[in-house]
Amino acid sequence: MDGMVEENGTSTGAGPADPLGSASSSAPASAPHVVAVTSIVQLTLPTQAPSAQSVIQPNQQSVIQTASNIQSVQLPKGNVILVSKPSSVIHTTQGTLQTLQIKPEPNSLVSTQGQSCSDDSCSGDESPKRKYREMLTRRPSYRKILNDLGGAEIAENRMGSKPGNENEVSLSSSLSFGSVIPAGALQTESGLHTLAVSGGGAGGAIVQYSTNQDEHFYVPGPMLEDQTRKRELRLLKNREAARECRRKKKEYIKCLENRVAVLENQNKALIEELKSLKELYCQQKTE
DNA sequence: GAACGGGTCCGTCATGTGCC
DNA sequence: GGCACATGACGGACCCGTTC
Repeated sequence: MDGMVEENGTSTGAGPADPLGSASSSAPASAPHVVAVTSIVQLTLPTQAPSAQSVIQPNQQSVIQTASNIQSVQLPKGNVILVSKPSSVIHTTQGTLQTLQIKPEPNSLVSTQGQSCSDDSCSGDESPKRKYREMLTRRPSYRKILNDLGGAEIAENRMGSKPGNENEVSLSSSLSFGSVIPAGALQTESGLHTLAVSGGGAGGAIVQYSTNQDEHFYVPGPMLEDQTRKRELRLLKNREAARECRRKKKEYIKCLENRVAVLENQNKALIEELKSLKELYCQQKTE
């Protein structure tokens, strides 16, 4: 944060920005307006647009958390997982047993989360809901706030973190084309079905499966495989982005609440000061 | 104990935003 | 313009307290 932060009392640390753009944060750099007894912050933003948002968080350090506990799980290319039948069990390296259900639906791109919509193709609804959504206005991005917070650090941390915590991969719902599975050994019985693990990118590997002639399993071609892999990767990234976004939002709201408390205190102090000055003035006037 | 409502969390989708 | 990222909206799952 390259803004200048002043405070009478405690230091602010790298406080986030004020989303309300209110009072002290939006004050011009030359406005020496801060006089109070409580923890009041004057923030001078260097070259921000009028709409720039910032949050001041006195008495509290801004915490930037990274997804450091997320571990990348990779399966080497060419691994083969043998499955005897649907609802087989995956025994991961962590020793957790997870149910594997094979959904023999050709061309389906069902995710492991068990959503009813299996593909992007179902996204084209012209429902009132969609119109309603289109009517809604979006609030400004947090991006600028992040920059003030030290977004570069976050970005670096994000780059450093590895996606794909295998414990977060839900294998209990269903597993089909494009599913990302964690590394681990799959215990089999007779091995009627073959699950070929390809790719092995971040977060796991893409599962294909074939079977004997009597079954209806579908072996995707390279294009479909690529599509599903891209989709899984996109979903994985978006999942983590959503998680991070929610965390930031929570912190943001906490900042707002702190800001409200500070401003209320400031208001109270100013009222008291005004009151005493009035009394003093009346006293001198009567003399 | 069942039903219900409210709150929270999570994954996904759609889309805005910024960067190259 | 295309891409990656950020984020609002939505729906589902789960938990918890309350009421009957």
